Amino acid sequence: VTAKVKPAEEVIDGSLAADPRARAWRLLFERHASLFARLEAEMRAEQDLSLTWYDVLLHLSEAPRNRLRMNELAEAVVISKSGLTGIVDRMESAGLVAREPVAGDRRAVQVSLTPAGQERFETASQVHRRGIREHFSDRLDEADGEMLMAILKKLAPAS
Amino acid sequence: VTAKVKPAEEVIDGSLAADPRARAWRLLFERHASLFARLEAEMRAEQDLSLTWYDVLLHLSEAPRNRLRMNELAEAVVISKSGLTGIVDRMESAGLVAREPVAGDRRAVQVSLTPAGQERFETASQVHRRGIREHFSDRLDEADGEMLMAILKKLAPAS
DNA sequence: TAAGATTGACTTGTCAATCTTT
DNA sequence: AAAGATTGACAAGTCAATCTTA
Repeated sequence: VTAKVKPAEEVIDGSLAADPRARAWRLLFERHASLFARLEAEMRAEQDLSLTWYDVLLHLSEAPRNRLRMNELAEAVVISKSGLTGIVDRMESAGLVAREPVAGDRRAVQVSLTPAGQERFETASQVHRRGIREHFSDRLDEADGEMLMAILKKLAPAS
Repeated sequence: VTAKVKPAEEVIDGSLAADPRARAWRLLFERHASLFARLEAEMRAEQDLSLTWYDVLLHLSEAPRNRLRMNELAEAVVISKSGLTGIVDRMESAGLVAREPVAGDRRAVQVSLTPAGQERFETASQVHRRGIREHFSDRLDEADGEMLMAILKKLAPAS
């Protein structure tokens, strides 16, 4: 598993840094990138997991019998089906998940959380929550949180 | 050049969706992902450029003689040097940039914007600005912009 | 024919090792 | 030795094509 830290920055504006609302956009990007990089770095350092792997564990741990079909899992994690095939390959090698046949349908494959995966997720989730608290929640007061939510909601992808 | 749309979503919380400030964090991620995906999709559809390629063009177009060394460019775009090598390879094939030797130092390579790259950037930058206006700026009023900036500033990566 | 999943070709990114020039 | 860049081996993502089962 690799280690990575990738701020997005620049990509954002286009030297239109003059307009105040455009600057807000840029700031949004920078903060997001820095937060994401930090959470990912911590997760890797302490649990040797990428956030994608963590997300897979998260969704499996919330699923009915800790099992999901490739299809469902791909949708939950928001990744292409073929991309997921590779991820699951490696996570299976790492002993975190297992592939199993599905009773009624011989086309389908179920991915299940192994005990090791279960356990790894539990500690990982504490790392993640702590990260969010430290780098985000703790820096905002109640009012900030409310305002931020309200503003972000206006940016709904609806269009 | 490929087409891609990748919301990050989920990855963010960890079923801690209860806490209001944690939800703000999640929303920040979702909005960022959706905005980024949209800008990238539009740039690809209308100019056949990824935002990374756009960013390369942007930095070259702002550089002194429209030239930067690989080193400097890699830093500006926030990408690894070796990653940039590949990007420049493909952008060179596409005729957008060119590699040139550097006068004083035979180790170094300069990347320059070709006329085609110049031209492509100019239209691309209009696409980009329009996207930011449409999907972001236009949805917020002055006060929102100010508030958002103020809140985001509290999340400074300083630590 | 459709659905479920995998494979193959490709872009993009990382790091460690390498090569050339200072 | 150190700096500038490239190379090679991987991980992660995309899409289009393929294979098997329904």
